[in-house]
Amino acid sequence: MARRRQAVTIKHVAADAGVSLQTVSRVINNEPNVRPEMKERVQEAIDRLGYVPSIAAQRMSGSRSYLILALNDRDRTIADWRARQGTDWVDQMLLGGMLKCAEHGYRMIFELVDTHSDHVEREILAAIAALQPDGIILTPPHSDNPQLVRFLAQQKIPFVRIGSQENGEGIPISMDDEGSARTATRHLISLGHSKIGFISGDPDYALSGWRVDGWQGEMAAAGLPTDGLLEPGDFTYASGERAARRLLESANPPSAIIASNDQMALATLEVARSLGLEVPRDLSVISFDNTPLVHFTQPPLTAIDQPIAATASMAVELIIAAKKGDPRPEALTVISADLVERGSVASCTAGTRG
Amino acid sequence: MARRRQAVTIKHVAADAGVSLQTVSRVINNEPNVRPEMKERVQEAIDRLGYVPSIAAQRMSGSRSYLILALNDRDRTIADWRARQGTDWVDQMLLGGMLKCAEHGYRMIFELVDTHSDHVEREILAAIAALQPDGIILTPPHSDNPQLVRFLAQQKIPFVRIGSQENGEGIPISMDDEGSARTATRHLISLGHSKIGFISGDPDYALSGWRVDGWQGEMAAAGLPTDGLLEPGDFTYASGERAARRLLESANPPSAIIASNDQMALATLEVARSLGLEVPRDLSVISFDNTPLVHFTQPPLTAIDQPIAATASMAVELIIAAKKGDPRPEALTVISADLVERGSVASCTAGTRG
DNA sequence: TTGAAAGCGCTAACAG
DNA sequence: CTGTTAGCGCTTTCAA
Repeated sequence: MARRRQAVTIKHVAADAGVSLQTVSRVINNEPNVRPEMKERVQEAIDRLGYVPSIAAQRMSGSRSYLILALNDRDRTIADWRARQGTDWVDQMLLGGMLKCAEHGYRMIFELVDTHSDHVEREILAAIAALQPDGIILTPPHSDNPQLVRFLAQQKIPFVRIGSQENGEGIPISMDDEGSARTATRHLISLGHSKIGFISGDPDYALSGWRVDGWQGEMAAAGLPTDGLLEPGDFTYASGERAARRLLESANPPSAIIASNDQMALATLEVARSLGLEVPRDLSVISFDNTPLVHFTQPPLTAIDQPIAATASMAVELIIAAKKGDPRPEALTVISADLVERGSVASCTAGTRG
Repeated sequence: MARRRQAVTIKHVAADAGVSLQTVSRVINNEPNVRPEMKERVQEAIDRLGYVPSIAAQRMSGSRSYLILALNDRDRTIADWRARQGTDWVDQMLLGGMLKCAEHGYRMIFELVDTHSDHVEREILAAIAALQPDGIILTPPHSDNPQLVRFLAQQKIPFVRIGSQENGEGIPISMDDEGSARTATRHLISLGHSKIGFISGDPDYALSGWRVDGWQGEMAAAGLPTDGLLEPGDFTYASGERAARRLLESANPPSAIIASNDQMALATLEVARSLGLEVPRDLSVISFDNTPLVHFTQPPLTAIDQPIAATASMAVELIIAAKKGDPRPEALTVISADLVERGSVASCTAGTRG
């Protein structure tokens, strides 16, 4: 292949406008100390020639690459893609992150990384060296991988940790998992439910714990017991099935179950059906995440929406702000989540069962 | 922000190995004319220092950017993302394209473009100027946008047109839409169906026509009429609903319907239910694409799988090959698609219906 | 407020 | 086979 050169470079613009390269550079980067008339003249030349700066060249000399790296867990992401069950985490990240990047002239690059591997650092170092990104977005479970977080801090690249509350390096953003769990629990309590079961998520994800905390906190606040109502899961359908079965086959089964993600809620629906329970008449179910499948279940699932797009968008904003030298937010950034009501919740008709 | 320099550059490696920059460069790029022992010595230094070339610098001097641009339709993609119905086209593109890129040290960058806009060229030129990608992947409906295709050809960048059969510039890859439609039709005919309705897709997409062709061809081959059995759709649920209703409420309704995508098949299922028809007993349905929702319908949909991941993977390979100077494939590259049997098809029990 | 010079990290072209 | 030289397009000094 022929050596491809930039069609129109800063030189062409400078020549066309009759100014120096620097002046053009200043206009591109919106720097001060350019007379309005100069600026206008240059801008005209830029438009006329259709000039767009090469990010490679910008990166070579300057401090910005206009690239933001989004790191996701390799195994889980690939497994989700292959399963074709509609998990849309990546899509929502793109929706929020990519579009926000575009607004600012940045691009988002996706990268998959093994969080458990002992050479995480090498993998990431390679990506950093190759791309020289202006910032990095960490998603769960990377966000809480201490090795990784420590390593990134050393690299002095701004990074956001999505789904993280821990103090320490990097900018944490949380999707208010605890608050959402409280919302879901309160919703059920207000409908008369008092035995509310909870299926937790993968303990690798810090947010799993926060969701449990929210449920427990709200139950406690209402003076309701939680003994025997918490079952561990790991976000898989199979784990949800096991957990739901234990909950529903116990001597004192709950009238409502909150599942920490949609797959486990789907499993709960299935177990309920197999036990002859009708949802929501005999059992109310609330799920977390609000992924596509909630539309297709029988009945459609009432769910806590996980505001991934809004969070990714905010992550990009925080990185760009950090890059500009703005101070990082004093407080934890929390993106609130809504409860989306569908058909899987009803009032508790106490005494109807067992 | 401080000016960030590469931590370890080719210079460090050269010094460490006691050779010239050029030799290191040759080793990195796997070029000939390096003695094995030299190569080994350099490789050791690279490993020891954890050196990774900066793609920005590689792009600046060389002819490669190690970036491949994947262009998708802006409106439809964003609409799909927002709808959160589980359309996983983008995910499958990433699964196939991104992973294949990674194998070769390339990265894939996603970009959304308005195909109908009159400044498509400007948008794309901007992306090309900024990124200097080594290749571009066009997806429908961009693949058949003549303005765009002509423009890209002028840029002398290798580009693949997914879902395209037309001759002309660029490397076309087809997912065998006509063949798949034939497969689906043949499957139904073999089960005794003779009145097989077809709901076509958005005419903006060339593949819509090929799917119709396949159905018509196979029907003709079997000596079956198609009058009144073709209804136009545009890939939306609403259009599928209209089309299914017309088909099923006609005086001489089909015993089977092939819908050109899953959304329209879903609509068909709904219309059938509203008409008191049971699927598959009273009506067989085959859908196209095999997106996530096929798992969740009642019954699960038998569908033609659209091999997006395999196609994206192949697209990347073809671009990298073209970049290396390999001749482009003489024949059209066709990725074959499979029929995935689920629960929406049964033998035709002729005469069962009115 | 503007311009000239230097160099980012790497490869192409050529010389040895 | 290996090394030297000259940039790629841009921003950062620094000087005017």
